[in-house]
Amino acid sequence: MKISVLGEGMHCRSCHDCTARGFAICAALDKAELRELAQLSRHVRFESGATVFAQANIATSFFSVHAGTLRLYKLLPDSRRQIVGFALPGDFLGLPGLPHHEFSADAVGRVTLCQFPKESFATFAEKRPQLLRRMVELAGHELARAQEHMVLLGRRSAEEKIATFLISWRDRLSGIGRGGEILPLPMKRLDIADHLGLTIETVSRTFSKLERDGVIQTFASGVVLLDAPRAEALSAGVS
Amino acid sequence: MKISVLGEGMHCRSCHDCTARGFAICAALDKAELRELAQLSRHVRFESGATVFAQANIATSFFSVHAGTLRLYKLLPDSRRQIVGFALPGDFLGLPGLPHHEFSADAVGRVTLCQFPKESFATFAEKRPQLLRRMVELAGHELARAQEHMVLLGRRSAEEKIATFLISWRDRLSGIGRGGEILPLPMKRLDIADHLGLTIETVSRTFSKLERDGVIQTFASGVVLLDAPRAEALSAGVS
DNA sequence: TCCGGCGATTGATCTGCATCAACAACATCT
DNA sequence: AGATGTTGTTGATGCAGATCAATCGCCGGA
Repeated sequence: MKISVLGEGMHCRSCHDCTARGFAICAALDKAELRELAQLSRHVRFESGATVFAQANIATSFFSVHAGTLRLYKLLPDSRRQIVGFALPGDFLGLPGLPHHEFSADAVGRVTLCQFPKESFATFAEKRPQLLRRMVELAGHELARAQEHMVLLGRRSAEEKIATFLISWRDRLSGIGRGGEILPLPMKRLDIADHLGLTIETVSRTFSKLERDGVIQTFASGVVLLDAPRAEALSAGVS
Repeated sequence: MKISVLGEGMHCRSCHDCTARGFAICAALDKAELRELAQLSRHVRFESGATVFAQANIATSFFSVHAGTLRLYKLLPDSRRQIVGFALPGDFLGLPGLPHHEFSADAVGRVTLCQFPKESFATFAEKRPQLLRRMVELAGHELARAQEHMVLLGRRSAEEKIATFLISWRDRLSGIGRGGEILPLPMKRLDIADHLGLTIETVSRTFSKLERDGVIQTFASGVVLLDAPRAEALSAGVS
């Protein structure tokens, strides 16, 4: 894997017509505040596979995803990997109150982010209950997702895991206005495996099975849910 | 299982000498605020096994754990269960921004809680950045724990799961001043199994193995870590 | 056009944990 | 003391998914 970190800075033209605004923390701010926050931030871009930050490093910035997908993962010393989630436009990366990064993040395909220096962001947020409330809210959603994922990892079969992943990925995308007939899967099989607590082989076999059963149709860049109700039933844990 | 819900109210004598203060959200408040918050809250008690709230019900209150242990869990329709965590004194239950409870909570042994009506707590918090920051912080810690648990569920062996559970339980207890030679385990084997994504039999066998290997010694009410370094190594994922 | 590498798929076999089953250790009630 | 329920332990067996291994399709570079 190439680890070409090239976070090249360029000033945010305007947060005004930002496509991720509305989902992001920025939604909690008025125009004046938005302009002030833009002063603190800079836009950065990462190419496919590049590492944005690494687990256990000291966190000096927060990020808000502008475009693209990131994989967030933790490694064990023997290199077993668990992908704890994928970040999409609007997601906030970084936890106030924890000095180190709790996980590593790298780009799945090209990614652009808003970067905020931790210090100045904290001072900015300190006096703005609206923003803080929004952050509590986002953290809450994140936590709920994490708990749902624990159920998946601890108590579901391979087939249920894949079905659940597809359904929740579809729902997340449509939540940010990216719904569509074909469900894009920018991440590789290995990423899916490490997200669901499986191996690549099992992921592949399960995709094949779902395709044989007429639940999905696979393409190079994603899948189509031919039988969404069936997938939803598997995801719900029925049958 | 008996579901005897008897949350009997009684007014909080004083938050001043509360044993959970210092860990809880209350730590962010000064004396005057503390008194004001106490006005909103009431103390409630639940007997062993009682349900404090149930998944998918509308959340009308927040809680702060005062004493005892709770199990927080999600159920699948076919009654598979995943315990997403155990709550201890100082833990905050409830997520602003989500109308329903995301999981069920019931008492492991006798439990006492501070209960806050959601509405009035929200109004109280709205103007207090300190409190909001504390909540972001708590949510962040919770999220970090959840992510660590995903690694456990997705990528660790039964033996590593048990060792990791014991170590992190020990650390949580000592974090709230409950450290000691003997590590109390108020929850049952089935709870541990449903927390770690295992069956009771595997939990029992693994405890037996760790005891045979001289890593732990089991008692009715808990375990002693005879060889903590060995347990920590298993937990770290080495060996 | 051929070659090499990467990702995905498929097959054969192995194994860690689940499942099924019996029993032991206690506590509570009659 | 005996009956009954609850929790935990241990053994025998089965299976879902891991592991090992081969092959295929595709893309980019020589």
